[in-house]
Amino acid sequence: MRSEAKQLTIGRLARAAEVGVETIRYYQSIGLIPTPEPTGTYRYYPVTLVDRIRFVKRGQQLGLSLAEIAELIRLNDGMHRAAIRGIAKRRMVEIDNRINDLQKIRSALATLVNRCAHTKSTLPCPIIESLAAQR
Amino acid sequence: MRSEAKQLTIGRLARAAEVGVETIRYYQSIGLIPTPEPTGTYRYYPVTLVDRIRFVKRGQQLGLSLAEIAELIRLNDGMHRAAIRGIAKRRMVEIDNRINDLQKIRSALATLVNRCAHTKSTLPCPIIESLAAQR
DNA sequence: GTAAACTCTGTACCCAACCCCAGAGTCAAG
DNA sequence: CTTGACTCTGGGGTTGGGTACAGAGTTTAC
Repeated sequence: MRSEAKQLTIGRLARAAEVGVETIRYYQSIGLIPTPEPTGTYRYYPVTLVDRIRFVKRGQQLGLSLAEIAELIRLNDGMHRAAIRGIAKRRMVEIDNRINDLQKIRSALATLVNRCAHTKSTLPCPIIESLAAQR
Repeated sequence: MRSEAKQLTIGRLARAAEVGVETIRYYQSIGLIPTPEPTGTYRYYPVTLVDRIRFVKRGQQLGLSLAEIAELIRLNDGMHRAAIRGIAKRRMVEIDNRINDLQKIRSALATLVNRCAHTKSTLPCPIIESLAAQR
C-alpha cells in the first residue's frame, strides 16, 4: 500500500480529462473544483479530479449548467436523493417547454416556406409579408 | 396630401415599436436600420421604421438571428424569393436537429430520474453514478 | 547545462443582444 | 422662461463558458 495519492500538474490533469488548462482554471474560479495549495511553486492535483471533470462534462451533455452540476456535486452525500431528482426534473420541464416552442416555430416556418413556394413570383414573398404584418 | 413624411425622435420611435432606445441604437450600430443624419442636433426617424423594428422582433420570435433578419431585409426586392426560403429552411433544419438533441437528453433524464426513484436509498444515487461512470 | 515545455498570476477578449450611465446640450409644455 | 423630459456621444457592463495572451519563473528531457 502506498500512502501518498498520485498527483498531477495542471497540464497533465487537463490532458487526462480532455479539457484545456484554462477550463480547469475556470472551474476553479467558480468553485466547481478545488484549488490545491501550491507545493513549492506549482500546484499538484489528485487524480480523482479527472473523474470530477468528466462528471462535469457529462452533465453538460445532459444540458445541465455548471451551476446545476455544482449543486449535484454538493448534494451527493447520500442524503439528498430527492433534491437531485428535483434538479433533473426541473431540467426536463424546461426541455419540454423548449421543445414545444421549437415545434411551434418549426411549423410556422414550414407554413411560410410552403406558401412562399406556391405564391406567384409577381406577388410579394409571404415570408416577408408575415414578418411585416402589423398585429 | 401632405408631402413631408412624419418624423419621430428616437424615444418616440422606441415607444411606438415597443423597444428600448438602446435597442434602436444597437440596431443602427449593426446596420440593421439606417441612422438618419441629424437635423440640427437631433436625429429624426421616419414612421416606417416602426414597422421595420417590429419586423425584426417577429423574426426573432421565429428564432432568427439579427444577422439572418438583416439578410431577409436585404433580399426583399422581389428577386430573391428562393434565397429567402433558403434562410427559413436552414433554420428549420437547425430546429429539427435541436429538437432531436433535446428529446435524447429528455429521455436520458427521464430514465435516470425513474431509476433513482426506484433504487434503495442505501445505494448510491443512479443519477450521480451515471455522470460519474467512466466511459 | 541548456533549451523546450511547462506553470504561475493577472488581465483581456470572444459570442449575442442588448442595458445602463455620465455629462452636456436641447426641446417643449405650462 | 423655467423646468423636466428628452437627445447626443462615448463609454462601460451583463450572461455563460470559456479562450488567449503577457511576462516571469520553474522543471525536465536530453
